[in-house]
Amino acid sequence: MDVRFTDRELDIMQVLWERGPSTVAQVREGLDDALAYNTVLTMLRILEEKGHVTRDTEDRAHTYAPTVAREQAGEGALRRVASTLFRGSAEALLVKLVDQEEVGPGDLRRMREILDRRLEALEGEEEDDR
Amino acid sequence: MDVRFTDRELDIMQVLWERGPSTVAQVREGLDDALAYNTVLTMLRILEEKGHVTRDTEDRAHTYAPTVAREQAGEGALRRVASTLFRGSAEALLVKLVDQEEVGPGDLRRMREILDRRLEALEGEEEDDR
DNA sequence: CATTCTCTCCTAAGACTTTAGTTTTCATTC
DNA sequence: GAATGAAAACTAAAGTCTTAGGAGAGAATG
Repeated sequence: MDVRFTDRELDIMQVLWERGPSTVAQVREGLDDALAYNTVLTMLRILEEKGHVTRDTEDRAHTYAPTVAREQAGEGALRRVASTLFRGSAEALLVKLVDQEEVGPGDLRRMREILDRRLEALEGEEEDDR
Repeated sequence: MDVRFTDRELDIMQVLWERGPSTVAQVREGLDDALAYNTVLTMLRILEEKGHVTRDTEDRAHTYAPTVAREQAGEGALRRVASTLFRGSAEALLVKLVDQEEVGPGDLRRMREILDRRLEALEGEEEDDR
């Protein structure tokens, strides 16, 4: 259930998530690192073996597509990081998150909205319980 | 600069972060998995080699202590997850974070406070720039 | 028919993890 | 002080996973 990728696998998945179903050559183009055709092929074969991509053998150049959405992968990774490195504390994690340079005032305001909406949703649930 | 641990290394570091400087036997006790004494020893040696722990050889049973704070490790891991699985979007990450079961209303309110404080701090900076 | 592209099969180096076997260290007992 | 035994440390190796890519077969194209 808990999906997990190695570094290189993630590079490959990244391309598939961005570009959608692709052939080996297309994935290869989309990669930042210049890997041999065979290397990309091998990685895709492994990913297929693990069930993280499917292969369409219809055309001569087979087409690979992700079976896992980026969201699911992100969820798993986030959960792992949260529990192992932040003692399960969402707050501690948030502190680090907003510490990052790249997060500006606009981001923070949007994030606050997310929290507000989530709070409303939760309070709604509480009502239902009564 | 960017600290990174393997799964097992993380297990070991976890114990050191929780309990502080420890001997091999103490680390072993603190682990969830029952590993051989030698296994723990080897892992600690590797961690020392990589510079993630130091060793005090004063006493007969050497004492190992982390050189990296959990915070630093968390920072690196979070940055990696954010950039690879959330396209660098702190908001997208936050959405997943608050989706987790474990995050309740109290957590959300505290998180909102964190954002508010951070926003104030940033606005202060902007004033300074003028 | 030679070239090119793709696939399947195979090898291999390096990292990670685990443990068995051996040596060292030190406190205790004779 | 020598012998004993327990605990700790070191060495060496085996098994697995990750990553990279070569060799060769078969189809498509000029």
